Amino acid sequence: MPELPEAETIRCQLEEEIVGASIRRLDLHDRRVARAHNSPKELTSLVEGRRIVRVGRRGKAPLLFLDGKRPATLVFRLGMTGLLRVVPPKAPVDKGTVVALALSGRKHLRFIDQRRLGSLVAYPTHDVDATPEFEHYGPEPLSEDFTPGYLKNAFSRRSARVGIVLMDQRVIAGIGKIYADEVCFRAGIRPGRSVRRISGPMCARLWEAIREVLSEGIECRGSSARDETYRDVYGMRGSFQERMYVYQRTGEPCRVCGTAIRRTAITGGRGMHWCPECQK
DNA sequence: AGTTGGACCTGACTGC
DNA sequence: TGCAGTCAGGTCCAAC
Repeated sequence: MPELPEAETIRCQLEEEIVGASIRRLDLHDRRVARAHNSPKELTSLVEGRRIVRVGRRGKAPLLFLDGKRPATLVFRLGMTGLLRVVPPKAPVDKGTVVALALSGRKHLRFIDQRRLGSLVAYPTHDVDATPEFEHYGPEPLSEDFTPGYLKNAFSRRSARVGIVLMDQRVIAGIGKIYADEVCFRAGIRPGRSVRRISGPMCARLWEAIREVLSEGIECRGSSARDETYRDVYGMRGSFQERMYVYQRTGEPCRVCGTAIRRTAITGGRGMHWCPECQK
């Protein structure tokens, strides 16, 4: 699923491909993608005829910044299976396409989302951090705002399990199941441990693991594990799955100690993967 | 306020 | 072969 490294890969590639292009037309193939945020009419009027001046990202969401005069920002929530593809105008429309943007320069940007858990929102501003969607978001984990002290402080206000808190976008922006599992492994901490019982040194190890794992994820251009549908803007797979220690490896031997990887259910039937020997 | 659990969504897979 | 049930998890919302 697209988390920070996948979204960052998409952001870099879109920056190369579409900055400076104008949006000629927006085709809403599945109006559910707009959710309750914008009516199709609003979406169209905020977007059509505008120029893409910058590509950004907040957490897991790629952002398109449009024209300065009447600024607008398009926020792509990729959900579980959302993909962005840049294709020639005549490329066949993939099954699962929810939005197609016809751009100047003979390019189309397609938002493909098999499971329709993704969404597209347009705001009439460039200041997305002021929108209800992002105003309570935590810091970008690879920015200077994200410090070991910040993490320690955030933990001190909570009692939930580490695995859950790492995925809370209000604490840290951009981490989902894959990277939460891998961060906990690298830090040697069980995802089921309460953040109340995270010591200073453990917190420092987590902070370091977060930076390391996400940076590696970006270097690998994201992860396209067994049943992951993730592909980049050009349809290519990422390679972070080759570096995974625990995610989706239930029952397989730990790559460090050989112990069988375990899966423990957390809320909503979701599971966290961990090594009972390497993680305490 | 923090935390938990259900709903949304669709394709792949399992069991009868 | 067919079909019901289950699983996957990002995000939102209601309830505790």
